[in-house]
Amino acid sequence: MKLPHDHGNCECSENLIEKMPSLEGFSIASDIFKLLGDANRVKLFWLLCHTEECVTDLAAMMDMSSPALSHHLRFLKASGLIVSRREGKEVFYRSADTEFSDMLHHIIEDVVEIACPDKFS
Amino acid sequence: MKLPHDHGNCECSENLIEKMPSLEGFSIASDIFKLLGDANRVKLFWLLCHTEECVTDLAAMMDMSSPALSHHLRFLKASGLIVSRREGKEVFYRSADTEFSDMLHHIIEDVVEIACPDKFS
DNA sequence: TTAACAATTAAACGATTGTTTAATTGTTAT
DNA sequence: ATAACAATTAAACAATCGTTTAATTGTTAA
Repeated sequence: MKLPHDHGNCECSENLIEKMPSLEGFSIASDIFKLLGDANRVKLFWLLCHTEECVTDLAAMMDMSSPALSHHLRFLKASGLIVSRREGKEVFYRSADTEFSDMLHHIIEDVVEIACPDKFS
Repeated sequence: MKLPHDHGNCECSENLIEKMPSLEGFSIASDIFKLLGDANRVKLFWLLCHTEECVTDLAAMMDMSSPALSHHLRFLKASGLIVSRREGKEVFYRSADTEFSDMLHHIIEDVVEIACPDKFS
């Protein structure tokens, strides 16, 4: 690819484009970040990394309505980050036991720690 | 906090709420993820982690209009993830040399690798 | 001081996202 | 079967976000 301006580093920038992941790759990455781009959803996922709970209790812990909560649970489940099981009238949710889910859990705790160390004890 | 339902794990869930980071903490975390919640912005940040370029060349590399690009550069700069310097008529951007910027760079490459290993050579 | 180029800003528009309200499905106990 | 509770779904609404177009600011060279 020929760039409009040449500042002597064209070799670096132009070669970079060859090595660059496809937009689809970045799109998949951004979809994952989008999942965590909502404070309530991060909080919810963090909770489900630490305990398994039914929707009613989660709604109380999150201080949210159950429809709103269901909505977020839906996304997290569709992405494979969380799993659910029914027990009688209740449905229990918890984080999926996958390498990927674990990685995001740690990223969240890293980010929260870096962003506001005093907020995390 | 008293939960509506008791499944025997109340000690776990109720103690969790005490240890839980504040919503503000999660909000700061989600703001960071929101930054990367757009494919063009992830791609742009990734590029700026690997090279320093002027807006015109970045627009060519990103296949975007310069106003659209400026818009995204603004957010990334406001968050401290990238820095800029003017040289004559041109403004050059690159990733900030901080621990935090470096961490996100690696997270992106990890995520892209996990999400689509074949997309990254 | 103009003219030309680089970059940013502002306003308008369309698309997406999250919450609410109401209706519906699924399960258990009477 | 019916009543009560748990959870999900659907439709409507408000808010946010990204792109476009047009205007503006900043810099250099003629």
